[in-house]
Formats: sequence, C-alpha cells, structure tokens
Amino acid sequence: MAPVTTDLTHGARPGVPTLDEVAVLAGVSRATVSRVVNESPRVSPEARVAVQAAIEQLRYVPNRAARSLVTRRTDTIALVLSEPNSQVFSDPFFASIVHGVSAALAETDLTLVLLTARDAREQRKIARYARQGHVDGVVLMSLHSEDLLPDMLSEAAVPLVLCGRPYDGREVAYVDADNRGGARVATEHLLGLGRRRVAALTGPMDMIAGVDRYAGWVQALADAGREPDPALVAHGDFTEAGGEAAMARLLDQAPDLDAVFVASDPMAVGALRALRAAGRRVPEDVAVVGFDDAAVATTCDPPLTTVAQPLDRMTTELVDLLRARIDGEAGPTESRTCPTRLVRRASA
Amino acid sequence: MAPVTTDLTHGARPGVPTLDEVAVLAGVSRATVSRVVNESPRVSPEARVAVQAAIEQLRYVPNRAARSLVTRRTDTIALVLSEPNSQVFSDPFFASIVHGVSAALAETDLTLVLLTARDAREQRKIARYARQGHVDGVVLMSLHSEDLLPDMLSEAAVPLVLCGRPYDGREVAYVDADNRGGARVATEHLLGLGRRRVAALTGPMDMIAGVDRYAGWVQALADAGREPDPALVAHGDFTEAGGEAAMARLLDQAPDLDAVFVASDPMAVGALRALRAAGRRVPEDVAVVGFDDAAVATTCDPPLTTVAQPLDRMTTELVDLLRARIDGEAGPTESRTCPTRLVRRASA
DNA sequence: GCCTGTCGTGGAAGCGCTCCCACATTTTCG
DNA sequence: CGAAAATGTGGGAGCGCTTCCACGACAGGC
Repeated sequence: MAPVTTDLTHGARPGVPTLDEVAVLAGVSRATVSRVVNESPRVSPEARVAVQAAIEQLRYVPNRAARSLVTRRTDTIALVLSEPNSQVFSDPFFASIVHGVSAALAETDLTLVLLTARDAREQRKIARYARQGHVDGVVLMSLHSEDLLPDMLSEAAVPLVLCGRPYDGREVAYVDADNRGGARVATEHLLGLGRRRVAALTGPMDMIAGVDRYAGWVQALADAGREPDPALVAHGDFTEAGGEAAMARLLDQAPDLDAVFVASDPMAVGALRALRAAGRRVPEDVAVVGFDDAAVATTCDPPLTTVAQPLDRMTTELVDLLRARIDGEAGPTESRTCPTRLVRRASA
Repeated sequence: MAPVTTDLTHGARPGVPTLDEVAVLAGVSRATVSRVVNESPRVSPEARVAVQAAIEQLRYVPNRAARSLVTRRTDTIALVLSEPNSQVFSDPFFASIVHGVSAALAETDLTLVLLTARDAREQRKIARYARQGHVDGVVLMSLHSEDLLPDMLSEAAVPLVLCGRPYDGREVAYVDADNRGGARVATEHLLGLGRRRVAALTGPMDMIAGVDRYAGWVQALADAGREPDPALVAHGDFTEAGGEAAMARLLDQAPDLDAVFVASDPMAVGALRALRAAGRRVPEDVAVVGFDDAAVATTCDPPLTTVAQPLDRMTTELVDLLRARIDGEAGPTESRTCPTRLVRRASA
C-alpha cells in the first residue's frame, strides 16, 4: 500500500534526517551519500560537494545503530576498572588514566564506556556485555591477580589491552610503565643521598605494579651490595590511609630507618603524616620518595620527590594498541613499557 | 539466488547466535522469540519455556544495534563532566558520583558512557553526539555558569538531569544536595562553639555549589545577628592547592579569625596545611569545618568536621529522575534536593 | 449452533545504513 | 581504432530486531 516513491515523511518523526533525505536533496543516490560520509575516494568532486552541502543544510548525522548493525562495529571501547575497592576510583593515577584515555579518544570517532567490576559477578556481566559485541575492544585496568576478565575476554576473542603487565606473564597486549626501573632509580637516589637504612612501603602484592616496584627496590639494594632487610618492608594498598598505617608499622619494625621508598604518592602522603606524628623530620631524619607524580606530590608538605609515569604517552599507546587490535593489524601480542623519570622535590 | 529457507550459517560468522537460530531451535517464529525476550505477556507458557531453553542453550544475547535501530532507544546514558580543569576529575566528590551512578546503573540494563568536555568545542561535540540519538539521556555535572550544554541539550529535547541546581534557575530537572542548609548548619556549629570571627573559604562563584555554600554561611551569620565581614571571605576553586592559597590569604586579611567554614574537603585539607604553616593550632586557635565528607576527612590531621552529602541517595535519584524523563513519565521538571548532615570530628 | 471476542502465533514490513554488483561512461593502451 | 581497464553511480539485498496485521483456534453469549 505504501507508495514506491521514497517516503520522506515517515509519519511524524521529528527532525532527525536520514541518508535518504540527504540523497534526495543532493540529487544523488543513497549509496553516493554513504560514500561521501565514509570518505570513499570513488566520488566525483561535484557529487561530493552537493552531498556535503545537503548534509550541512539538513544537519545530518549518521545513525550509529544502523551503521553498526551492518558494519558489526560499534566505535565504542570499554575501559574496565576491575577493582573491588570503590575508593580506588578516586586514586589520582586511575583518574589520570581515565581522563587520558578519554582525551585520546576525543580526537577519534571512538566513544569511551566506563565500566566498573567490583566482584566476580560483575566481571561476568562485563564479559557478557563485551561478548555481545557492544564494544569493539576493552582496556582493562587495576588488575588483581585473581581477575577473571583477561581469561573470559581473550577466550571470547574480544580485542583487549591491559593497562599494566599481566600478573602471570600470559600472552596478551599491554601497556605499562617501567615500574621496576622507576623504583630502582628512586631507591638508588636515596642510597646516593647516603642513606643507610632505606625502607620500602609497597603496594598490594596481588597487583603487578606492587610487585614490580618492590622488585626495583630489591634490585637497587642488591646492586649496592646490600641485602633487603624484612624489617624494612611493609605492605600498603595504594591508599593514603593504608600508607599511613604501613608507615607506622615500618617505624615500629625498624626505628632506625632513614629513608623510605613508597610505591604510590597517596601512600606517601599518608606516610608523611605518620612520620610527622612520630616526630621525624622529612627529609632530615627520613627521606621519602613516592611514585606516580600525582598532583598531591607538589602540594604536600614537604613536596614529594617521586617517580613520574608518562601518562600521556601511556594512554596514547593504550588507545593505539587497542585500535590496532580492533582493526586486525595487531602483531601477536605487542606491548609497550614506558620509561619513568625521577622528579626531585624536597622530600628526598 | 539465496534459498528461501532460513539460512542459519551466513557464511563464516562466528558463534554469535541470532533471534532466528533461537526461533528454529525452539520451534517457533522470530516474533515469538522476540516476545519472550521482551517479556510480552502474550506468549503461552509452553512457547516461553521452549524459547528460554533455546536461549540458554545457544547463549543468545540480543544484538543491541539491531534493537535500537527499530526501538530508537540505546539503553545508554551519558554522564558528562563539563569541566575545563582535568584535575577536578580526581575530586573525591566527582569520583563518588561517577562511581555511584555506575553502581546504580549496574542494577539496570542501562550502560553508562562517561564523557568529558574541557571546552566549548567539546561541549558542542557532545551535544551533537547526544542529538544523534546515541544516548537516551544525559546527566550533566560540574556545571559552570557559562556552560553551553544545558541549552543545547534541552533545545534538542534530549532527556536531561543536572547534578546540581542550575546556575540561572532555569526550568530543568536536577538533583542537588542542600548546600545552603549544610553550610548554614556548619557555620552555626562554629558559632555555637563560641567562635567570634568565623571566616568562609568558598568554592568558585561560577558554580552553584560555591554560591549556595557561601549563601549558607552568610545566612547563619545573619541569623546570629552578625554582618559578614568581607575580610573573612576568600574564594577557592575546590582543589587542595586552591584551598591552601585561599587560607593563606584569609590569614593575611583577617589574622584574628578563630574559625573557618571551608566549602570542600580537599580545600579544607589545603587550609589545614596553611594553618599549620602559619603556626595556628586546629581546633584550638582556629576551628575548621569542611564539606563533602570525603575519605580524606577521616585521615587528615586533625580529622575534619564536615558536612556529608547523601551520595547514594543523590545518585539513585539522579538515575531515577533521568529514567522517568526518558520513559516520558516525567513531570515538567521535577527536582530533588537532598538533606545534608554535619559529621563532627576533631577539627571543630 | 452461529456470531463475536479473545488469545497465541506467524508472516512480513521495515528501522537506516553499508556494500556488492551491474551498468554506463570515460580513459588507456596495444 | 577497437578492446580492456578504470571510474563514478545507482539498484538492491540484507544486517538482527520489533511490531503491525491477519489468521486460526477456541470460549462464551444469545
């Protein structure tokens, strides 16, 4: 019953123009409009100009649902924060990564979906979500050793890049900072200051960043011919409160410590407070080096000497790597480790 | 050329099952499967069971692109952080809101898209994105007075809820904390402690939360029969560094102050540092009250008396209100203001 | 016992887009 | 100068889904 001629009114649908309407206005076929929109070279200049004018006039924007239905792409990637502790959400490092990825994507036509998984049930929900093809790829961050997502996603052949080296050394693309090298340099700096009892306030040991930064401290001591003293090690959880508590333990275990390498800036801020509470001066009595070069490192008292990660570069690499994998251009499991850099301030 | 019989292989498409395959397996038509999936009541129990079994067996999940193409819904909402200063991204308040909204949505079938707009260009890009129908609705947060998005989005009839009262009192749905009331109570608390010179360290005055919290301070003074002294006011930007600088100014302008109401906890932490640097004891010399009840309020020294916002409730309301608007059930511009609560700790 | 009304169901028409294919030109080269 | 290749274009199929419509089966009312 419907007329065969193109029906542009479609009842009372509001303003949103379609490809057809652009085609009619430009005096070409739908296919040609599509080619212009998708920047195909096989379009004559005249047609291109006409179509662009029509697009402009109609304020046409392609319907993404229709497009992904046929292209099987969504132009969306998920950033999964797999972290039971919701407080970590405000960790400056994660905030920076989220912000950086978002910024890197703003340049492209990709959209960022932020997902959080607090437990195994939510991890499964996210895997399912990804398997449906709702996203073209996934960036996984804040990985703990027991996380299910790397397995579930790679099994489902979802393009995947980890932010942080995988805990178990599996074959998967990742971007990481040179945590070990950074920690080594930080510790060497403390040793170079003439400190004799350099403690380590580590991150959680079920996270690779925690493990690697600890390993860097161990290595620096070894290189200097020292044996790591267990009394000089305390484990934190990357939070300020955790750092404060761990520092208090450290002072208890090794009252004679004269320097401490702290595996994250928020923890270092907590450590500074514990040191002050214990009456130690920083850096005179105890030199402190943090990790991350978070904003707080410049504002705390004293300002923190810390290890900076190249966040911009890391987020760019993250996005590049994922895009390559989505486009199928990826090498097997290409990965990048970005150099870190010591930033000297007053605390050491 | 293609056979009329249902072609289930479709070339070499990998595992993802479609409605058709479920229908064939269950021995019903596509329409019936669709009804089961969408929980239509018009399905016989037998058919329903058969379809559910088939769905289970095939691990079928509906293709969202296909669905939204016809339903014109995406089951996605955007959380837009419209903030030029990327550092604010790690503000504990925003982190909490993002996390809370994400959690509230986890219960539903909606997905959260996080978008950031650093400047007018990005605001336009986001408006365009929303106009295309890529999201069903938008939550706007961190609004400054000159933000273009409320206008652009409401003009485009995109369902919209603001997190925070609109600056200009326009007609738009919003959820906000009772900032003014909280500030008033905080200030009254300081006055009730017998403090005579109660200063205000405000947030940015182009944000409504900054304005309202300042107004609460003014009101409490007025209620107590005092005139607000301009020397007792300094403006911050909700950051720790800004709070520290503003506190220093305040001490300069009014060395005799004996209490200060600070419009956010991060600023209060900065203020504590400035006070310590100036040799003032907290709370003996200067009592301090913050705002937000951020995690840092419990860990700083001394722990902060502060005004807590009901974050869980606010995020739930935010999502409820937006859903109602998306479903077209919304009253004109229903809004909610959530009560705040004073949390007493050592700083006042 | 026939006429309605309800109910469950399947057929089929699209949603807006991409892309394969065929066709009509035009260009290039043996 | 004719055949082959290149080029721009439009027709049309179909992505996976929802939903309108029609149809048969059965129930109840007179």
